[in-house]
Amino acid sequence: MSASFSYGRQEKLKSRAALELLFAKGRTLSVFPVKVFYLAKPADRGTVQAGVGVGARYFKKATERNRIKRLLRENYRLHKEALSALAVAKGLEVTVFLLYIDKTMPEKDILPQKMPLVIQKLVQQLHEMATANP
RNA sequence: UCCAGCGCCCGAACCAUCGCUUCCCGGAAACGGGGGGAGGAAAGUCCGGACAGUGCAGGGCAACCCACCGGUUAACGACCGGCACCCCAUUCGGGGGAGAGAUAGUGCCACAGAAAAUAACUACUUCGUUUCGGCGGAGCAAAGGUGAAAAUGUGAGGUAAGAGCUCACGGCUUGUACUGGUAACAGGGCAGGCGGGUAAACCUUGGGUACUGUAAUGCCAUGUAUAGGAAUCUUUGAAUGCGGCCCGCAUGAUCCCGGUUCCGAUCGGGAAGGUUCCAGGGUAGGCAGCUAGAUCCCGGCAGUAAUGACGGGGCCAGAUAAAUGAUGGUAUUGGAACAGAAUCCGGCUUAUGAGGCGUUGGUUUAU
RNA sequence: GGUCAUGUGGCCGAGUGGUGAGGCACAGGUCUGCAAAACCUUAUACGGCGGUUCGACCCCGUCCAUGACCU
Repeated sequence: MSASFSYGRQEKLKSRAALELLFAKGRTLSVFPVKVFYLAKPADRGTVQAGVGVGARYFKKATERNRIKRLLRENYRLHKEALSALAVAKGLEVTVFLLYIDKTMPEKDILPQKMPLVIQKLVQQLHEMATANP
């Protein structure tokens, strides 16, 4: 069970080309203060790769951007179970990017409250896509 | 005591659980065990280096940087000590600055003022003339409400009136020898001079400087096309190199056909070699560079100090969408400052909570 | 990561070290039955700090902000 909370190198979105494809072709959903870019395609083995980001426009200091990215990663790590379960079940290769879109530093409780909603909404939309286009 | 300002020191402890990254060990792998894991500023990029690539006969020019003296350093515009100057206290002392040259030259100095640098408006003296108001010539640089700044100050002599014109005592300054000091410089002596400021204005003097930056650069893998179009130059001189420019030197395609002509020069066309532009194609993976070093800690020694050498001990991030976080508890009440390495070092500058040390101030001791 | 440039009223923009132009906008007035246009009149600025200078938008240093370029 402990493995399900890990967030290792294979689960991170690293390829520059994959990122460009995601931003160009991917779909989006938004649960304030997080905007999600996601893309899914059928594959032999179900995998999920995720990345996080913050715009440097509103957060000029590197420490603030690091802080937000760490919080996003931490909360994604604790709540990603449903998403990876779906990917394995449906045989999908899913790429996800979580972008923080608020202009101020997050309150302490906002991300732990919102992240389950993000995952839930994402799983729901992926499920609809997978059933619509089998 | 407290509050406020300034300077320096310090820089978020410990335990458990869930996670991240790197190295080592075991393992076929999954994974398991163990060790390491941001800063004093990692920041700004204001200076200086290391390292790498390009590249390096010679001469001249330009551009840029530095500027009291001595020392420290790999180097510096940094640091330490001193000297002179300025400011505050005017007793001790404290503080400040990019501190060569203004008799090498040029420029500028608004307004005001006669005048802003060898000039003469008023005034003063004198001569001539006169319609008795003045006018003209000469002399002089003492006096003149200004201004940021006005031609060395005071006194005496001197003179037609005056003036460093002369003298005495001062002030500033140049040269020279002496004494002290490594030196800058200081002291008094001798001889001479006394025409502002500005060089963070141009400049002069002395000294110095290649440029580009680790996304440099090297290797491996993959892919591909010495492809195409336009303009233009050259083929006995297009272009390239000599660090930005010039001289000079070196290298340098070094052909073909036709018209004209005795030949060459010259004209037209082709071919070749460059330059610029257009349009298009490919790669965006890996390894090295990449962290053991002008290194860190401790100790006494040398030195006023910056710093140095010596002895002992330690290994202390190396990522590549980029690693340090979350939750609970303990301490001490809370979620505490500024803030995140990206090749690495030495400085400078700026930001910074609580606590500690020092210092300054506080109308009515302000808590 | 590296290399540069620029900061002047609300906006756009000139400005050889000596009282900072001009245009648009805003406000007030004239005109009009009321407006528009036109005309007249104001008010509003040198990014911050320090230095050089008698004197700084200008020269120098430093900090801040904005923008561009290289890869």
